[in-house]
Amino acid sequence: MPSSTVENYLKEILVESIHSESGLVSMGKIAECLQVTPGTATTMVKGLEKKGWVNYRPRQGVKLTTSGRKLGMSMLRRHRLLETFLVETLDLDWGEIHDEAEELEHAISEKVLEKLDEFLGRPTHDPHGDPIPTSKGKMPEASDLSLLDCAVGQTAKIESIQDQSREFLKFARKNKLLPGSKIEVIQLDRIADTMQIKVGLKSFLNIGSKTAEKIVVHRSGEMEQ
Amino acid sequence: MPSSTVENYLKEILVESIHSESGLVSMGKIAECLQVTPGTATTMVKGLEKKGWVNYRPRQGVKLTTSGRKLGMSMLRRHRLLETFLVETLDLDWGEIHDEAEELEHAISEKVLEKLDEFLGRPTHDPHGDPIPTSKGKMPEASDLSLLDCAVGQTAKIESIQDQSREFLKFARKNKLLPGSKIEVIQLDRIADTMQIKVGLKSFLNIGSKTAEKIVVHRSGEMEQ
DNA sequence: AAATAAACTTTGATTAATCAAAGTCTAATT
DNA sequence: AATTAGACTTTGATTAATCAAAGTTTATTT
Repeated sequence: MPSSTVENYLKEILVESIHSESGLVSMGKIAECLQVTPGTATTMVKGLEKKGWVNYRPRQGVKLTTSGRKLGMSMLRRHRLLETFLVETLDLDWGEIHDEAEELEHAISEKVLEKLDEFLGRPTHDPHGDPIPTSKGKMPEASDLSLLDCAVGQTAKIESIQDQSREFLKFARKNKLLPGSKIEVIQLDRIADTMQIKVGLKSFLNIGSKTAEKIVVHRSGEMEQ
Repeated sequence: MPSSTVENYLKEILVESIHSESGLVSMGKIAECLQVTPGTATTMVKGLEKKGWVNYRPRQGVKLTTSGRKLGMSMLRRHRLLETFLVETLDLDWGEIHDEAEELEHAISEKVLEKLDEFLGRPTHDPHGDPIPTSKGKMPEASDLSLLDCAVGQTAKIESIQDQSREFLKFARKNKLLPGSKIEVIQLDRIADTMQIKVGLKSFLNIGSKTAEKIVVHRSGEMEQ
């Protein structure tokens, strides 16, 4: 039975490996995600390799094995289902659920998780819009398009918000930048690095490219309607 | 911040101290409850003393300090609220919730616990009938009367079942020995060590004294009606 | 009172996770 | 090619929780 430390390492390695196309994750990234010193990450990763959860090439990085990916997926599922529960059922604030779920995900059993999933109506996305892996470990396909990729005049629907910090989520909610919201790109100035968007039907907002990049969308231009 | 091991020790010491009128709990009891060797219990308890959670007299036993009792109460509250949630909301089986709650109680924050309490409608008793301490650490008064203390002809209402084992809970449910059930003592034979009781309106059952002792009741004789 | 049993404590070792600090590699300058 | 900066690894130590086994107390028999 893996410790909750192992579960955390595998979950973070999984998330990072999704963000890197090679699937290789550097020691530095791991140390940063888990808030430990580089030496600790190295020691720990060697232990993960010994247990068959990762392949490790010194100074190259780490790759999950099939069983490691499975465990990581299971943790991601727990995390996202719990976040959904905390928001939908207990009405906690968007910004404060991440740390709570981080603790609970190691304590909840498969059995309770299944009951919770059923109770919640088998949701496919968490409150941030991120896909919830199925109990089989499959991940619903996610868009790789951010607002930054949209041209003037295009309309899009927000799929997810890729910044879990309290601060950003507060900003997002205040401006109705929520999963499902309809967005239209009104104006775009690459030099000034700003973009004007319409959120919903009548509200307008200016954002920079750093922020635009954090907003993942589905395009829904004239073609699709 | 106390570790979950510390939380467990304090919770178990609290529960045992309630069962012993002196409030003193023996090392042996602690080792048994926590499933560790006696040596481990001794070492751990000395650590608890150093942190000010218990008073320890070698070879006499252990007593909670005010802060230790407070922490123990908080754990008992978490445990019993979680058990209530698992049965009421997620519809888990009476018999399987104890171990689940045992894990979750260390992971749930005060904030989430309060939301959960609210969601559940601030219950005062858990599914076994045991009182749930308030957020202030007060315990609703519990009866100290078991079925064994009832005379022939008396009627009583079940308050709680004092055996959390799967086996016993299965037996209890099968025979409708649930918190709230009305019981009448029909016959009592101290020599044969049996007691015949009526459960509800038409069902009869024979039990021994060991079982009778596990069924905590409120008396509700003719006087009170 | 002496012997014994039971309960408890001590000692020494182990495991998991961590850090600080020293050492090593790799890649990018100069 | 030599230097250097940055990323990574190694080493040695620490903390929490545990066990097995040896030692000590206390209480109970004989």
